[in-house]
Amino acid sequence: MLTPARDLVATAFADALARAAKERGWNGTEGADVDVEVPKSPAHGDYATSVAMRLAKTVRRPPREIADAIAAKVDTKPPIAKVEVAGGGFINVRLDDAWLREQVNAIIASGEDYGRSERLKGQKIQIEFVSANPTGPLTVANARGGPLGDALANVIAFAGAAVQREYYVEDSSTQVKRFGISVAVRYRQLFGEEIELPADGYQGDYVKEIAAQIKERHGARYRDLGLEEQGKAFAPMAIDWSIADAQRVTGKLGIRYDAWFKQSSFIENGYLDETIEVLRKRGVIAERDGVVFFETPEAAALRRDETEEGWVLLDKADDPPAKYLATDIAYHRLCFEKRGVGLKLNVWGANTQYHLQQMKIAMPILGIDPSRLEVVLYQYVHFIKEGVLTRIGRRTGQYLLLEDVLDAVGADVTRFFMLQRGADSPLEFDFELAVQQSNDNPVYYVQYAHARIASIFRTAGERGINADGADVQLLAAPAERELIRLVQKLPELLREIVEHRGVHLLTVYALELAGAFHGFYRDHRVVDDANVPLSKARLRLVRAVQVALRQTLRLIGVNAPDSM
RNA sequence: GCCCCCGUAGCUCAGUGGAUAGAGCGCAGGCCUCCGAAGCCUGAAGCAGCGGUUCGAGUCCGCUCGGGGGUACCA
Repeated sequence: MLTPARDLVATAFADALARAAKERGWNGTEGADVDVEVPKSPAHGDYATSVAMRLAKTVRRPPREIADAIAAKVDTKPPIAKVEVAGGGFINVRLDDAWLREQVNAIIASGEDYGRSERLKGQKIQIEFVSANPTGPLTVANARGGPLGDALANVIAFAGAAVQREYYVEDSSTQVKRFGISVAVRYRQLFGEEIELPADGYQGDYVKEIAAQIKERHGARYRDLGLEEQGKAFAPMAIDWSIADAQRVTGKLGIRYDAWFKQSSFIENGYLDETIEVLRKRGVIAERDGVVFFETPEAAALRRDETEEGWVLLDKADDPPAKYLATDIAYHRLCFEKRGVGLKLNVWGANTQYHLQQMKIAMPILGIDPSRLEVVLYQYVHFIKEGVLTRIGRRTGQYLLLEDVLDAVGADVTRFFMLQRGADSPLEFDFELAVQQSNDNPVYYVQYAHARIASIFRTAGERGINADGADVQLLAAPAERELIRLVQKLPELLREIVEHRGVHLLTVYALELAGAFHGFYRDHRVVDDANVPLSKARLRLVRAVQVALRQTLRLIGVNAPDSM
């Protein structure tokens, strides 16, 4: 496994600081945060630290003096070529060119493992994403969680964690009851009965489809039941239909879940009731008029006004008793206590932020460290189709199906588009742009770079040039150095994503790397019969770019085509 | 009212508390006898406002204004 250059530099700085501190008798520098950043301006070298400025107060010396003292102690041997103090006390480092070029060979040698680490080794992390209500087909409203969760899972797994991809199926909710009733109404209509959907029913045509399937399979078998009974009978079939749809569509997106976990499973085996009992013992339950409330000072603090009574855990008046908040508390408890999940990372839509607060309050009461629950909240996607915003829920019957989008633009484009923005930012998905196979489409821009590299190797093969015995030290051009630095950045980026969950940075990086490559390509001939040694070296460089590009695309789940 | 997210170029958005804030689209102009022009190069243009913390703030804190979401029997 390659040690990222940044880590090597960080170690060098830390050592230098320790030696300088010892020599000068500085106190309080032991646990100092030796930050290493990449300066914006190339004039400031490859890496820099501002540790001298941070330490000025503790050490009670001017930053420049501290910086000079540390800089003098940094070993200027590969990978470090030059150390310089600049500005108000920055220590800048320039990497050794020969060492840097040699990295090209190291990167190619790590191949498929380039960027892999063991940072999260030994951790079991569950990533729950999409988890749409099983009351109909997946729509674009559910779409963002898929690429986000899957790419995050890829990156975290690549950092050594045991990852479990989880789809939580809430098959016992009030919505499911309404869904069953809606199917029953459509079923009755198929027999010519004059009956209208209830106001809270599901309007979508798929409900008719499900009813028709039931009629086809079971004929009039359910005709004589009452509407409620029919609803109960049809709900499981309707849920199966929804799960099958979700499996097919997420499959089209290239996502494979490890578990499709049903809410009903822990209701049936008594775990839910047991959890409620635990809450009761903890003294956070109050019961009034058949309604069971969850009451803690933290919950009370979030009340809207005095008239509100509290969070409803369950309501015995409903049939079956509706479980509401209780099911989710039990579900999370189950993951931590019974399923061995160390960290549960939920990728949820922005509308669940209140729900998140509830879980954060509930977990400690069950003796679970709330930091084991983390949520990536993503803002909504504004779907622009023919200039019109489409973001309408399923119940109304007007919606844009995720599958239709996938069929129209493909999984690659869908995934890339969904990952182009930070989860905190709303995302605009321009349908017309996504369909375009043109230079306006950033996915093709990146894929084109990869295809171009493949084409270079084809050309080289035709002319009988390969990279055997290449001398990478011939890669002396500034654009070549820049490319190597960019390729080298990937492992550092992956670490950042593991720490901050900003998985969208991979698309940003892919575009940056592709752009640098395109620029290099224009000005530097790779396959050149007149200069075979240089051609060999450049084939190596281009191969390293390909490794990084392919790796990046693989992690976000986008194909890296050899031609297009 | 309260809670969460956002406000950066004409538009859509990047930007782990560091030095001169970036990209794409759009606009203006240029580049294929030469490895893929789905490409490249040049140009104009920006941190909503006011305070605070800090050696240093687009980034952290507070308030104001503006936009999105939620507000607990949907989960």
